[in-house]
Amino acid sequence: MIIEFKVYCSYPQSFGDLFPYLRKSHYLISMFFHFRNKFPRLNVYWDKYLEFQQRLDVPAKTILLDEGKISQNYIYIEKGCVRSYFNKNGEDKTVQFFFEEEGLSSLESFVNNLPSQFTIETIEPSVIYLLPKQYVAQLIAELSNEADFTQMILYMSAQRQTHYINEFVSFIRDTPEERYQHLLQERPHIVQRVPQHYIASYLGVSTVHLSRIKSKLAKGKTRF
Amino acid sequence: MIIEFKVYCSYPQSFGDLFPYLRKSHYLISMFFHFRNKFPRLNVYWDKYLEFQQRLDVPAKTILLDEGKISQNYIYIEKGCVRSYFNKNGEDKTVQFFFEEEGLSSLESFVNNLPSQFTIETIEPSVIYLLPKQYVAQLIAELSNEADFTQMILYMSAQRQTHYINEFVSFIRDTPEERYQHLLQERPHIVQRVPQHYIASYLGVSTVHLSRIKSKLAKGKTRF
DNA sequence: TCGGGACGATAACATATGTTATCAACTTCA
DNA sequence: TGAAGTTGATAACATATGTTATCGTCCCGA
Repeated sequence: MIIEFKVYCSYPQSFGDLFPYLRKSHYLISMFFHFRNKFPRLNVYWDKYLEFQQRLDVPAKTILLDEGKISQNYIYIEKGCVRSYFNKNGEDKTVQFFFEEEGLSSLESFVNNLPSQFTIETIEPSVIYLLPKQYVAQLIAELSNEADFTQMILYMSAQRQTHYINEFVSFIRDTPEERYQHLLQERPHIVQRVPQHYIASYLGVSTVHLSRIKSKLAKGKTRF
Repeated sequence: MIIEFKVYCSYPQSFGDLFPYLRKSHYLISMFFHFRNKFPRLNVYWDKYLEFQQRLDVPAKTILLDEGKISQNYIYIEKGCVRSYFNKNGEDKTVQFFFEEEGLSSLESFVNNLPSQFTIETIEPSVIYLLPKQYVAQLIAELSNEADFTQMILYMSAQRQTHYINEFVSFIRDTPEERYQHLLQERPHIVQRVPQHYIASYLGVSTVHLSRIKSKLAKGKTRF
């Protein structure tokens, strides 16, 4: 088993060639960082690789990765927030938001050297760390010696899969108004920190309609 | 690493208690079956456990698992097709379709002994195999001795995660008409075999509107 | 500090989609 | 074979949502 992962130690140009079974499991790498605070043991590795990371102190609306380009770095957010989006018919469609202590990359692009489907851009002025690909490979090789390695992977991938299933089911089940209310209840920090027009496209509605939804909910509340 | 998985050999009543890191990775079990044809090596195990399986020859609209009840069996489809759905305000909302040589369970329910969020029901007359929980646990324990075990898990979970991300993004990006056309192009067998009103709720529209979409597309085609 | 851009509310109108009802074709089953 | 259920098309109307335009506020950089 461990031998399988030792292969990753050779610091490849293209990760894809080294993941014979994993060409599509791009999200794997993301998860170590994304959940690192849930597995404090990982912090040792994080600290060790700190010297290889580039620290960026960037303003809002800084593009960290352009749609169509190939991801070269893993991105970790120390301060601020970030969104991923794509362009459809000249219009931004926001897919996801990321905040402090979360990590991300355009994962298929990162692992397989493919053009990214998404643009990654800061929303607020942010402090970002970039870890180049080859060090990520090295980190994974080291992590594979951790006894809990496989269980961590499973736990993390399960978390993410549950998340995406719920997002998907919500579109079948709920009206835009209901989706907005769920967002308010379950992830209020998004509504508080993210400009409304990004939230609109994330909910799948126009900015005008989200404004209407808010207005309607406000009227409901002021009844007594 | 392998020691971690040996734990699973004790044939528990509740899987949840035995997956300390995996309470939410219910989908794990599903994947062995779902992708078994992509990993022919698994067929040995499948055959070995055949004697513990219950064969059902059932008509259409047979409920295999009721929303709100706890899943006791892994479900494998030899012939026919099946959908999973939930009820919202008295109305069925179809989430997913399954066909020959695919396996499923209401996964959170199955692993953690929780009430299922979804009902599972045959669409066509079908031949179904049910494998009770305790044998699934046993099977997983055996599989953990396979060298490719971890890589299989990763490959499979990546497949499923990619699928759900694409479903989710499609709702942000595409109109119902575009989603129907994608279905026609990418999974035409669904459109061919599944009654239209199930497809409508899967696409997130009313039956009437799906009918309109089809009619509009038909008119477009007959132009010359 | 001034001016432009980003953000958000709102109105008016257009289009998309839902709801209800009706009808026809086709199954299924007693 | 006949009756009842299932499936799907269509019409008429209601509601939801998109589009375009206008306005006001706020923020930030020259």
